[in-house]
Amino acid sequence: MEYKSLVSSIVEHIEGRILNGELKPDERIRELSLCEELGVSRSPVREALIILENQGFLVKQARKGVHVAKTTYKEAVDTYTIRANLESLATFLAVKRNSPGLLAGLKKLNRQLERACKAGKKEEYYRLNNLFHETFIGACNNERLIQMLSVYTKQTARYRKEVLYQPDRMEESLKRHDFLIKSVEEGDAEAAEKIRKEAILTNIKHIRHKFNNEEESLENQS
Amino acid sequence: MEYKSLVSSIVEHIEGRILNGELKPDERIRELSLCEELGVSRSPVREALIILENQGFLVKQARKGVHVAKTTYKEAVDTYTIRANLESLATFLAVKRNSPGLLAGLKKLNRQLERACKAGKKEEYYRLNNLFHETFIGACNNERLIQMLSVYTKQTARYRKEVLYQPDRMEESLKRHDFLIKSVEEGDAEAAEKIRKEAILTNIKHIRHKFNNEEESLENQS
DNA sequence: GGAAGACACTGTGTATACAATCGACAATAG
DNA sequence: CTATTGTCGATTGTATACACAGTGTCTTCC
Repeated sequence: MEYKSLVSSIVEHIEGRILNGELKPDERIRELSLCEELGVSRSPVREALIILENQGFLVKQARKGVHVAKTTYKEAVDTYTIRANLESLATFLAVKRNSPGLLAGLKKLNRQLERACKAGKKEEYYRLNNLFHETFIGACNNERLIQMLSVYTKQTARYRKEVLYQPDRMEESLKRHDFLIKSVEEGDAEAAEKIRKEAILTNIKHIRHKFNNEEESLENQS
Repeated sequence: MEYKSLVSSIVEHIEGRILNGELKPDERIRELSLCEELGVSRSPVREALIILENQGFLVKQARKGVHVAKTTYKEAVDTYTIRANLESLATFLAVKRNSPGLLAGLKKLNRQLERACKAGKKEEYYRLNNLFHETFIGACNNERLIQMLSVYTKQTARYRKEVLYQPDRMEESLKRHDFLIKSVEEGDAEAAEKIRKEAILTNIKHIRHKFNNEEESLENQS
């Protein structure tokens, strides 16, 4: 029987509220308010807040309180840059390793994705697409990397709300999946790494218009 | 006047004891023992332990306690693999950015490193070498990346104790520094990225003999 | 003599209480 | 009228107290 700690429940709860926009960037979070809402005491709440700070969702200032991390264009670029490199690394390792069943699993998911695309089911496509890349990442055999990516995928999710997964973008995405699968078949880890990195970095351009009010002349990123 | 929280002091204290070997891999840590030793209560200790768990120094099991993270060969490879990619990314970004003063600072440090190398001062070389790479990383203009690297540099430091910085290795290191500086002068970010990545991955080979008792047939890493 | 169950002890999970600090507002002095 | 300082309220930082799970040992029964 697995023990589900109160702290991790609180972490997931707050994470969810940040991702679904209920808690807005830079919004202040008061410990006591959270305690009342959740019906728990301050200890687990504080511990959850520390975890979320370490993951980059929150910012704590001593004696001043906790705020939801701001979402500036620079933060988006920085976060996507890191994720792009970590995830392309995971992709590289996964292809190199080529664990049994990986290829079959990816192909099956891709067939489901094709159906979702044709039917125009955006929600479904979004869900399956995540699963596709999770499967890929999970095959890299580097637990730390998997752990970091689960955090960074959520981090970038803050930015891509309602931006991606328009019909045309789904087709682009499918094409890349085909290339990725081909790379696995051919054992071409470098190719897969490159495809994945570029796919993620492309997203930066797509979310750029959300930050029109900020200056946009940040330097190039890898 | 800046407020230095008790929690961060405790974090640094434990981190230090892990890095200097006083706390050994897999050793159990009892909260109450720590509280007595440090003369503080459980609240800040627990919060510090959570932070150290997130950073990968400790492993917590619900209702079972806290242990220092094990140092297996696989963990070493995994950790170095991640660090190599993150740090080469930071190097790439730093060269691309080429902030004013970077080149001069690196050159100055390298001259000091040459002196330390000639004099055979390993401790001094170690210290300056860290400073050299910190300077490089600090110039990448990606706060999250800098933050992650400070953690991962410490993580890998657990493995390289007394292994690196023999005289011959210092000279190899210096050669690479020259190449890096040349890359900055020429603005060749790709070259710098590659040099740095290979330098870090080379370290894996050097620590390998510490894990002779484990099987060594792990797959290739990037 | 060995195995199983109960009980006690150790240590973590959670809750509450106390202390220190920050920000805001008001009162007083210039 | 403005600026500075002091006091009060609110919120976080730290300490302590209580509850419960897990482990080990001792006893008892087979």
